[in-house]
Amino acid sequence: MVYKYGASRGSQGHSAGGNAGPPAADARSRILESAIDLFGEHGFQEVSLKAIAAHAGVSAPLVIHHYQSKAGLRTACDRHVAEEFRKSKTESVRFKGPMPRNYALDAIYANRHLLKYMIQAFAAGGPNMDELFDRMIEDSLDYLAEAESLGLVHPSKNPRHRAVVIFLHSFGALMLHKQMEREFGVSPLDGDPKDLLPYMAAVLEVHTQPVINAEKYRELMESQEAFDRDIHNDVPEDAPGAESAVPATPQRSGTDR
Amino acid sequence: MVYKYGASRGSQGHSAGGNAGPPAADARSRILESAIDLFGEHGFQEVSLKAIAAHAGVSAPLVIHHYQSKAGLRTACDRHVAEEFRKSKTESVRFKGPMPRNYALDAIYANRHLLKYMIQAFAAGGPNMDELFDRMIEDSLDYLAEAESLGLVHPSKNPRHRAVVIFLHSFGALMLHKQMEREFGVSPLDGDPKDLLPYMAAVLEVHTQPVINAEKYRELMESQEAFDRDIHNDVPEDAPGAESAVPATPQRSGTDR
DNA sequence: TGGGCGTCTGAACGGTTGTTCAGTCCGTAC
DNA sequence: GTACGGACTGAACAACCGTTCAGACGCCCA
Repeated sequence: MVYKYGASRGSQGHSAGGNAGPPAADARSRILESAIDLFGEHGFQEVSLKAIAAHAGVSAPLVIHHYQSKAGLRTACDRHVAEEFRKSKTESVRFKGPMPRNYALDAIYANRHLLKYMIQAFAAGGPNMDELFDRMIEDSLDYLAEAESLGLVHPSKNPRHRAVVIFLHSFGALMLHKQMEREFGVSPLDGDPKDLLPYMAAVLEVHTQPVINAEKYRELMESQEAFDRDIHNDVPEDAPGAESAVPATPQRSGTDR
Repeated sequence: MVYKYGASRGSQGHSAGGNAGPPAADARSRILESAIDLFGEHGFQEVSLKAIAAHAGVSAPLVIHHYQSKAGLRTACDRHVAEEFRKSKTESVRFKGPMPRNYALDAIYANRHLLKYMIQAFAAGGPNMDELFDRMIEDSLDYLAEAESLGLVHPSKNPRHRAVVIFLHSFGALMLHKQMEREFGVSPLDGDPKDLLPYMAAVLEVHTQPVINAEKYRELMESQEAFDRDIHNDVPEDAPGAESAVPATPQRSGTDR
């Protein structure tokens, strides 16, 4: 189902002042915030310029007047979201003293409209958000390094790889927030952050105690190496680039699709 | 950018037989596979019926003739993907003896067109894939239980919660495969599975050795509880449901968006 | 031989999309 | 007072969308 018209603000005229909700700022920035909200909620293709204009209480050609095209509006959204993210980052850095509990959860909740937009943007791809993604990786690397200096986080053989993996895991789980809501009864992007504690407890367990027994895993790998050797013992040599010895699901295995 | 016309198979006529690629099956199933491929590659809204028809070498009305509507085609795709997933699952179960190394990686690669479709389907939401998601959770729970019985995986306080978290993390990271490709140089859904070993090594480290020092974490939580008490020591009682004491980014904090 | 039926097509339809156009309103500078 | 320029609008535009329609083709059964 395609999203058509949002709940218009009703301020259909030009200078309708004291309205509920956001302080009815400049029309240009109202358009931008409406676009971020609707894009984040429904995706880029699903939301029409007319829906954005109606949500901002203006006409569709005005959107073009200010942002030249729908693609221009989207890159403006990208830039604005990146800028907002940068601001909230520096605010959290300025926060001295012991962090309150669940600071991260509350920060997620307070910026959930930005996160929803990022989720849509990362899902849709496009090079506009790559720089933001890199910065987020760098930030989480910084956080992990600081936590490591406090002894809260263990050292890693490859800190950057670990930071990337943890970030991909965390943000990726956020992209599945609808399924997360079905499994845990609460979405990290709606609902009360307090209700997320069961989920956080499960994440904490995965991060505080190992899931895989490293010793057993190493034994298993060694026995499988021997198994692979046994399989290949009548073949003189592996042709380089040949497919692996695994008889994975055979259908479609040779096509280029 | 909207995807318009795929690389048509060239079999523009009706009975063009021996073509490269898939064995030019029934037109009806050719439409279904084209739809799964294109939907998975570009998303639902981005792909038009005409593009699917061109990719399958048929006309657009024939798609309607077989599947009634675009929505009908999508639910048919959902069902087909779920069925294919079920089949490949039972195949992997029938696989006896020691698993070859990187079995999971090769299985991902062999079924990457299905995975790409699932990613788009989960990102777009909709209730059609919920059942499949639940089954995947159940499957991973089974795998983890079996690995636990082998001593390969440590026990958990809440095995189901842990299985959900691990699955959300793994599949969520897959949804960010474009960013993953930028960070690790290889995508799990294209390219050679062998090149994924650096990524797998990082994941393995996160799963074999704890990231967070549980003892330090507990100390931190206790000190923060004391901190929270100090903050509230002049307030007689917390109003139930009131916002937390965290001064998270102030802008927009009161609105309903 | 003929009639029905499923497959499949080109042409066309109504609707929505992003965008353009001509023009109105309004605050500001001269 | 008037010319100007930006904000903003309704009407209109071409393009594309999913879908419908009428008909052509080939195959099976009588």
